[in-house]
Amino acid sequence: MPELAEVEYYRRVWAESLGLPVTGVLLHPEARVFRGCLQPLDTLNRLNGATFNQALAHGKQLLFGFEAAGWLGIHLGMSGQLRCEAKDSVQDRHDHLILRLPGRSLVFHDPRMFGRVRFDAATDLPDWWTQQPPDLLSPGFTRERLDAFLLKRGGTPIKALLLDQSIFPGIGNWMADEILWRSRIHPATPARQLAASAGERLWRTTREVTEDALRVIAPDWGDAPDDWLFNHRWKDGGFCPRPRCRSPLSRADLRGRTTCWCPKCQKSATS
DNA sequence: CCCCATGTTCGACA
DNA sequence: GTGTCGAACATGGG
Repeated sequence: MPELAEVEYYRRVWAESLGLPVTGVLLHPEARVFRGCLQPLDTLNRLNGATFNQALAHGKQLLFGFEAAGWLGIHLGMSGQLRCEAKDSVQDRHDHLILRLPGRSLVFHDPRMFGRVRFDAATDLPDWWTQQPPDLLSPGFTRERLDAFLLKRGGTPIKALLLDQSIFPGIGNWMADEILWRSRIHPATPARQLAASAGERLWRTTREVTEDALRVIAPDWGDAPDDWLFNHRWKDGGFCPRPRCRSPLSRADLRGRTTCWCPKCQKSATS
């Protein structure tokens, strides 16, 4: 489920418990979500007694800090959720990690297990965290950076590039379609075509959609307004929400992901 | 039974 | 080496 705004929502769910000590750690050590995390069972026990003192999000990545014990990195994959449950909540089959804190439990739940948990027993921020690409709303996400990327990957459809986390951290399938719809760019347009004509529009709209998504979804998982593509893109028979358009929307598989667009508003490419 | 799912990674190929 | 693309991962819901 989660793209950057949903990830930020989940960050806030756990952040409500900042300042509290960990009193217990439960996990399913055999779960696939621990792939790449060395010795999870042993090292995660360091969290016992440590104060939960940091809750960070960057794109789709989450990082939670525990004073003097280390850092817990979480990626939610396709179906991951962070929950705050009762202090004695029973561990479900898909609750791969549970932190007991005074009066509550923080739960990482992920049925499909495309998500991932890792633990770094260090004081400094982990390298994989500090080396992430610039946030979409930060000064580092520049037109120059975007244009260079569009040219380097010039043969790839722009829809596929918007899902590339090395330059668009936090963008996922629905945000990519929303950005292209708003900027009137056809999802199959080869990137090199945009660098010349629509780079500025794409750059600006990317940041607008990011701001809007965070404003609407992050505080309490609010519903998207009906004038976004979001509410019309999932089901068959949807119509373009643009006031003077209202054309039937198209949907097709593009590079393995369902893509929705308005054939009347988004015409920058054939097909 | 079928098909679909807001993600990432790996290997094949040109 | 580089860029591109399909398949695989695992589970649940309609």
